[in-house]
Amino acid sequence: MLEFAILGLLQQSPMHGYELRKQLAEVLGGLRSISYGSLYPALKRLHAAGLVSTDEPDRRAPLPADAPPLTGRRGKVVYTITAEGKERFAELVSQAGPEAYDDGRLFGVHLAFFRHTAADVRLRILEGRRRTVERQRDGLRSSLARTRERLDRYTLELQRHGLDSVDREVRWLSELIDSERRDPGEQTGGDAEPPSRTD
Amino acid sequence: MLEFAILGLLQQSPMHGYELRKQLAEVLGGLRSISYGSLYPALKRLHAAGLVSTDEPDRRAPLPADAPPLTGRRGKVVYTITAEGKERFAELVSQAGPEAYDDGRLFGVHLAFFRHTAADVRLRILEGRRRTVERQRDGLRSSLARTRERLDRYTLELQRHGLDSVDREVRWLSELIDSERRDPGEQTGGDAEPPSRTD
DNA sequence: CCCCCGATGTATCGTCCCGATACATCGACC
DNA sequence: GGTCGATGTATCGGGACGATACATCGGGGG
Repeated sequence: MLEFAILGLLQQSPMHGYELRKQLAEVLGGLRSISYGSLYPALKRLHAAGLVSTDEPDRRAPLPADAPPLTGRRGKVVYTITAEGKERFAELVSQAGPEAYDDGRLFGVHLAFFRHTAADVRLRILEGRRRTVERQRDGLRSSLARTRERLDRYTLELQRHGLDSVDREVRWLSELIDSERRDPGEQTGGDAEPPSRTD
Repeated sequence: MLEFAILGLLQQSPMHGYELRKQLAEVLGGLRSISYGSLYPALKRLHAAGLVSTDEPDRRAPLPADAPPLTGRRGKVVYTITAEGKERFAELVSQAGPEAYDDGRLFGVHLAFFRHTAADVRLRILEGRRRTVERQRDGLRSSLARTRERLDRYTLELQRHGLDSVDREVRWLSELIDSERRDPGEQTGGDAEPPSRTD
């Protein structure tokens, strides 16, 4: 999941880990902001797999105890997506199976990069997600109906709020699907639109 | 977190791992249903810490070849909370610091066992949670305002939906808080009250 | 002028949790 | 008599997290 998101961001422009993290937090919805403990290992995996390349100025030379000051140490590492990485991203972006929508986080990443996704795949992912969430909702609903009597006020409220949330998600997805069906053509998988990356 | 939830459930009655899991899924809100890969290690930790005791009928005895039928093989393990475990649970239940509300899952567990929690602690946890979520909401809001122009329709929708969710959570919490303030006395931290589970 | 502080930045460690999987028993239905 | 689904215990590898350490840099105050 993290790999997917990282590749998607690097698709737009090379970045440091630090900025990657900020962008990730922004794109992924503010919540679930990704920690360094996940980020750097993920970058390491991607690098080992040859999907990103690193541009490291000076690779933290040993330095016994001689030169004390030595400004500019601790090389900032810039990560760039490779051709292989772009291939892999294209693969991931066209995944329309359960792995694309069963996990909410992964679905979020897919959605965040929908502009790189073909229209029919978009539709299938949205519908798959809706089915998944609908099942969740139904399960929750019947569980709530079954146990309504036995639960205390707080547990009940928790469940009610949870049910309300999934219910709203279903409606939200339905709106997205409708709008997608109404107007399928906009900004398909063309991507690669580098001109105005001014920020 | 899992430890907390397990202790809470075992407080009511001893249970197998299997049933523990089902109850957990039910109480925790249907979503986030806890896997065996978490459950059994957690039980092992609890057992090692002396917070639960196991009642294993026949610990998979060698059994030469004598008694063939021997119903109940593959010892079903019944877990029972110990006195120490109850102490620990009481401790956890009275935690009103950031650890009780910064993590949504942990907050959910706290809420699920609010009937074992003193009224003032309940209020403090609810208010803490609200502040946390409000901060999240404000961050999301300003981030959205800042980047509204640069984002595509899908990312925008994702953020809008996310913002809507946290916003609703804040309102939900506010209602709980109001109701708690209006009527603080019901079912305080007395717990251990098997007769009138009428709530 | 210097020092400290907060933002930027890289990296690891231990721990928790998850999905997948294997194994085992039981009752029920066909 | 056979298989299927529910009940049940358990482990494995891996992903993600929080905490933490370390390092650089700009700017503002003593």
